[in-house]
Amino acid sequence: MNSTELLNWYDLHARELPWRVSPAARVAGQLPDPYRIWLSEIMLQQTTVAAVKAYFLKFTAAWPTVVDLAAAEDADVMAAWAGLGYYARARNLLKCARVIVAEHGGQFPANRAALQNLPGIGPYTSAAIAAIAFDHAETVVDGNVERVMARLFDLHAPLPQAKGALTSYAASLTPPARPGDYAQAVMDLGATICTPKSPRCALCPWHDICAARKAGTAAELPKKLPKVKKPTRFGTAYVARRSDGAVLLEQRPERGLLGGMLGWPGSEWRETPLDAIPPIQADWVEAPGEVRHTFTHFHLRLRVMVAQVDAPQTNQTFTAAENFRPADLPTVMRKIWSMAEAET
DNA sequence: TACGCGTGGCC
DNA sequence: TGGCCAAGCGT
Repeated sequence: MNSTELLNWYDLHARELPWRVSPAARVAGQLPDPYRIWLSEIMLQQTTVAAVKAYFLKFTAAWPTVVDLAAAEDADVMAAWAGLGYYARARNLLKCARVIVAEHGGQFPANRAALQNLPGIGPYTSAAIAAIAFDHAETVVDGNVERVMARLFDLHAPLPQAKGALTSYAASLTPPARPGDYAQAVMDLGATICTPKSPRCALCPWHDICAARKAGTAAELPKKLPKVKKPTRFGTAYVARRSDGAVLLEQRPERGLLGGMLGWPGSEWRETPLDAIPPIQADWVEAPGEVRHTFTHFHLRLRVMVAQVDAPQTNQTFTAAENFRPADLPTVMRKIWSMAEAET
């Protein structure tokens, strides 16, 4: 049984994580709170454990149950998520919590199909919740599992086309006993031993059965299609401040980049710079330097314009100083604020 | 199906 | 500095 070797390794080497029930406690019959597993899995989508930990603790302290979260103000949840990225996750998190309360009596459904109908829960997350929170024998396939399977079976077909084959391999190994621990074990293995670069094969519980290790190809798998080069876009951001500390912020549209988050007014971000139009008339001063930021699919360079605005600006809504926390902004907007602060 | 969607650490 | 990578999902 190949899964047994991995579970034995996991019993000794499982990482302690705020949302995890230890393998010893699980074997004794304890299962984790589905709400905490769901929350952690949403946060962990394309995001490292190191980045998630503090956010997970903040969220569970503020909203200990899904009922609490469902009752939260949208703006409070978006502010708490600020800095973690992929903000559609936060919008879907709230939608999902409210569906759980309105349509499922505040309880997460225990089967994968029902889970996958919920906002923000796709093939990976539905399997992860079913396996980890309910001990269903579902096959969890994330980036770690893809890498481990590609190496275990020495599969050289490139991702993403190879995903189907890798999923079949993973399913063939999923055991009927302790499927939740098994799912977490494969992911822990990928995160700590079977790493993307310099895999530590000597420490691997699957050392003896791994085809890529035998072939000497582990480090070059999985193959991936070459990525397209990121273009650079340019733009201008405006930071207007009143002497009472109020600032001119706006909420971005619900959809698209940084959707639903707070941000500074400014130009669109284009590969060919546009003439920027200030949000209000003022003596704008350009801060020295530029803000640089990289999103998933483009680099961004921003000019930052700063103005002190104390004449009445009747049709603009300023955010009062006591309601303005830079930590509530997405990272690129925090960078703009930092540059504006240094200027004044 | 392919693309849009954040951020921080590492090398 | 810049590319790669991380417990993917929605459209």
